[in-house]
Amino acid sequence: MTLPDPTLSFIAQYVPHLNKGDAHAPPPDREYTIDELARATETTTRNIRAYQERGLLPPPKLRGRKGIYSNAHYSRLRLIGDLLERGYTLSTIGDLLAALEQGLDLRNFMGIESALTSPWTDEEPVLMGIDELLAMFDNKVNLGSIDKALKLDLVRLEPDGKTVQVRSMRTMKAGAELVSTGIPFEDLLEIIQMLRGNVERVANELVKLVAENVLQKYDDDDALPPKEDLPQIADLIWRLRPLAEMAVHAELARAMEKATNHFLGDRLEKIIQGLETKK
DNA sequence: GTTCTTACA
DNA sequence: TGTAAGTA
Repeated sequence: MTLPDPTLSFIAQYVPHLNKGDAHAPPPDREYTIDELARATETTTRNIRAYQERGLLPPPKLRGRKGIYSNAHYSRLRLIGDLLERGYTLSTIGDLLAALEQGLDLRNFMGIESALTSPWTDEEPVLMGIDELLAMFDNKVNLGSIDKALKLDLVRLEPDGKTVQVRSMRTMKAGAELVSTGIPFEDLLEIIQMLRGNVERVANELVKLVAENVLQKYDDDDALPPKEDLPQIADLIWRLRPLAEMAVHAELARAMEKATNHFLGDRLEKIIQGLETKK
């Protein structure tokens, strides 16, 4: 299972603030009538209005009765169009855009809000006996799997050797559900391992994005931000987390759907072939 | 002639 | 999402 390009870096090229002086061609900076905009972005006026109604596109300035659109509208329409091509639904795109805007708005609080460094997950680790954990999985896991789970840092062994720290009870419960439907625990661990690599990639992109963006404030050549600002940067990244979650959810949902279709497609093909050979 | 709104398919 | 009618 592989996830497509990290959505965040993909999105970044369409977000003017995050795309200063970079490689991607900037949209022509001018005014558009709705008709010109539709042609420039390869949509229709009907769609532009529909996106407005759904809140995916900000309303234009009004000159008399005419709407005057800007390059900001151009960028967003391109983003929407590409996202659509990638198989996102309009409502998913809406969620993503909302998260994006919310995240960017948070910059306005920078420098005002002080911040404490936060933990990277809002779930409290839960302590439970190894026997309890095994019971959760209906005793369908062997010790080897537990060893793997330890290596993946899904659980941590306590000093007493009899209890473990479950880092995310939500994950664990979801896993137990799946195991109860007959999916081997081992396979789940493998999937988690693969997922983790990809998710970390997305997280890195996000942090990089924020870092580059925030660091610009301290003027290009000087290397590091003042140490006293680091907590604020950490806080900003923490607050931007919903954006990352949206991106991961969206990509995962897409990958799942694709994988499901492939899987079902293969099965159908085999069934059809089976029928044909029986003729 | 263009833009907008509304409504319908 | 396209199309049509009625406006400004």
